[in-house]
Amino acid sequence: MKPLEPLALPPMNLKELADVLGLSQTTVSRALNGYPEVRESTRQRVVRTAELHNYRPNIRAMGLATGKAMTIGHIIPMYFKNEVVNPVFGEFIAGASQTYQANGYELLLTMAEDQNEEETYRNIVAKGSVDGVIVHSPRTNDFRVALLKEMELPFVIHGRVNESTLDYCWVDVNNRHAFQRATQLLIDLGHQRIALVNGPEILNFAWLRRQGYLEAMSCAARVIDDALMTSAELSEANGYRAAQAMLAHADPPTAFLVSSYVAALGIRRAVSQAGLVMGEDVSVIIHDDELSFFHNSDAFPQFTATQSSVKLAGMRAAEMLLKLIDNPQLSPMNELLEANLTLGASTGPLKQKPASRSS
Amino acid sequence: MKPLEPLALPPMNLKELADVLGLSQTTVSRALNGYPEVRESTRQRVVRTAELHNYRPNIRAMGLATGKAMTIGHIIPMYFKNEVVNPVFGEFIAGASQTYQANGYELLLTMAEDQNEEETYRNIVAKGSVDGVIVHSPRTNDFRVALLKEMELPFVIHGRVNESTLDYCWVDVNNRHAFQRATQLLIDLGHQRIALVNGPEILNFAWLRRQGYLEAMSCAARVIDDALMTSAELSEANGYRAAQAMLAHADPPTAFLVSSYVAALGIRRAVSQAGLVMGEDVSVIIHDDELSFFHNSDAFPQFTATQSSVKLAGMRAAEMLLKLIDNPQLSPMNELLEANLTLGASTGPLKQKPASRSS
DNA sequence: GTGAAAGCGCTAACAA
DNA sequence: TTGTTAGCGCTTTCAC
Repeated sequence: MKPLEPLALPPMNLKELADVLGLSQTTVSRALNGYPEVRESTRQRVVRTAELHNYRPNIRAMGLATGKAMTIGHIIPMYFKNEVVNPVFGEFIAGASQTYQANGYELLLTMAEDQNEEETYRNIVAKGSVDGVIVHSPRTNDFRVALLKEMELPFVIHGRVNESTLDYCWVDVNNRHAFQRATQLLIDLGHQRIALVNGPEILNFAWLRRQGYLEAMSCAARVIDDALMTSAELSEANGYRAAQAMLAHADPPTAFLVSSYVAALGIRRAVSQAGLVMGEDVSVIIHDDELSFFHNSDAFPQFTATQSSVKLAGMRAAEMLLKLIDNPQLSPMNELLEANLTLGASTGPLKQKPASRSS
Repeated sequence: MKPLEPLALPPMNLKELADVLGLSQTTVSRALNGYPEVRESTRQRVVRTAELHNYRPNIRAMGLATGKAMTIGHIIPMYFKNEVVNPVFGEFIAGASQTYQANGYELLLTMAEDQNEEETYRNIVAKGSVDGVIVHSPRTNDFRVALLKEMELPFVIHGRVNESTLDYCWVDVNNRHAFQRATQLLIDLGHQRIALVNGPEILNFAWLRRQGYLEAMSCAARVIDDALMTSAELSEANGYRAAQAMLAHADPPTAFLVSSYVAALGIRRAVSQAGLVMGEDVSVIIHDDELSFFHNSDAFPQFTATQSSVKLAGMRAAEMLLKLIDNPQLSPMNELLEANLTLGASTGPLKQKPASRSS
């Protein structure tokens, strides 16, 4: 019945460990925490014994004694009761978690409904269970910036509340540049008419992606045609509808810039329905943040797996926050990460115009 | 600059609150925790003042004093370093979180890499930072069951390690019954040849889904044809390939039972490429656990939004765990939840055979 | 019905 | 270099 021998002894606390060693708690604590005033031989002995007994300090007690919680809060907004959790969070948190573990921090997860979002934040600081928080899903001019500053709780935002303010910490993916680069790539491939299938541009990230697209297009003196830009929720159906309408245009696009994988699937449907071949008649570039959620994305064979930019953003945001906690009067830090782009079904220069259009 | 008036006073601790009230910490604590030996008028006064000052007990100190952490751990396995976080976790955790909040518990999230999974569990109990854990992604005969029992840490598994053992707590979606029901529905609609596009059947959930399918098929004396069953990673491409092969069969299926939304998109592509019409020539039923991840699923208009079974599972698992923590010698509890099914592109009885097959 | 005091597991002055 | 002591914010005997 007991498959595992108790080679792992029952958990032990500092006092017991000190007793075993015949030392005081203080010395043991100092040895374990790398204080300089401990004799090296003592330290060795302490560390070895601690390992032997699998001693792990109780983080809560440590927190009580030091005034630090050694815990970071991630507060995820749930705007609609039945709304689904955005998979981006998982990815971001996986990255952040790595950083915390490496630094002895724990991760406290809280879901906040919008009716009582402010209260959630106030609670979390009143309870004193975290040293800082990561703010997810920023809105334009988000009230949480002022709230957190007032409460003097260190925080880092994943994203930005607008493009100009820099008086708080954030980590973001450079959506503008990503789409500027992607558009440029399509231009270099010889495309004249490039379509943009974007997410809702009320959201900061989508708006910035559009700016990048426009920048490259106007820089290369390409015609900017409203009929070739859509902004809507990123679903398969919306991708399909958008592409279908665009391909029916008198002067249809030869390339699509897409903000999500599912939308790209819809585009592909419209393309083949129009009798065109992806990779020959039409190019598609997909922003990778979403693509990486699909384990197996061989629907677009040219996909090359890279570490998700979102996960990286999580790591960087965590590092930034820990730095800020160590040194609260630091001036605001910001970081703009380059995104990974996926070239879906397009490897070389293409014919300028669709080959044919049957049915 | 300061948009919020300090109607919320700075956080206060028990001692300060007691001083303000002119009472001892003991009495205040008792009043707040609903102990009977406090005069009702005193309690009223205490509660009101606490509210006024937005007093929140420090959970860590409370934990130290009571020996309980008031925290539940969720440990998410990361089998491959660069693997993407399964969106199911987010959904499940959102449900669990609701339960925790309602009961004064906090949620500690830990990512565990497979090389040091056992150590992660041992650490978490040695640190004493949780009162119990939820185990995610169970494998067949998962070693964690024995490990957690040995460490005497209360736990609930999301899923099962096999179908017979009942000597531990779990909450699962009834995958077998879901697919049995779905198959039956298709049979009732008059279908003779029903295809199954399943996930990898080494995973417990997929294996059970297949059992449900087989049950209904053999019960209705339908032919069980290996050519009409696939088991592979649930991607768009795999769905496409599977459906394409099946539709090229001499006696093709008129209905598909699909384990995921993206795979269903692939099936749809194959169907229309074969010149068939979904909802007329072919029916599709999708298991909803995955479907719910897509905010906008109008690719299949008959989709009706329901609360995700996964989220519900999270709530139930959390409730179960809290109960177990309160009463550790309770005999193992189990719960099998009914899944929501989505009827995609099929509303009524269909023609028995595909109408035509062009190109 | 209320309070004083000890203690949860740890750290950090201050002494030695 | 090591130990003594007090205290982090709370609960909980045990007295009153």
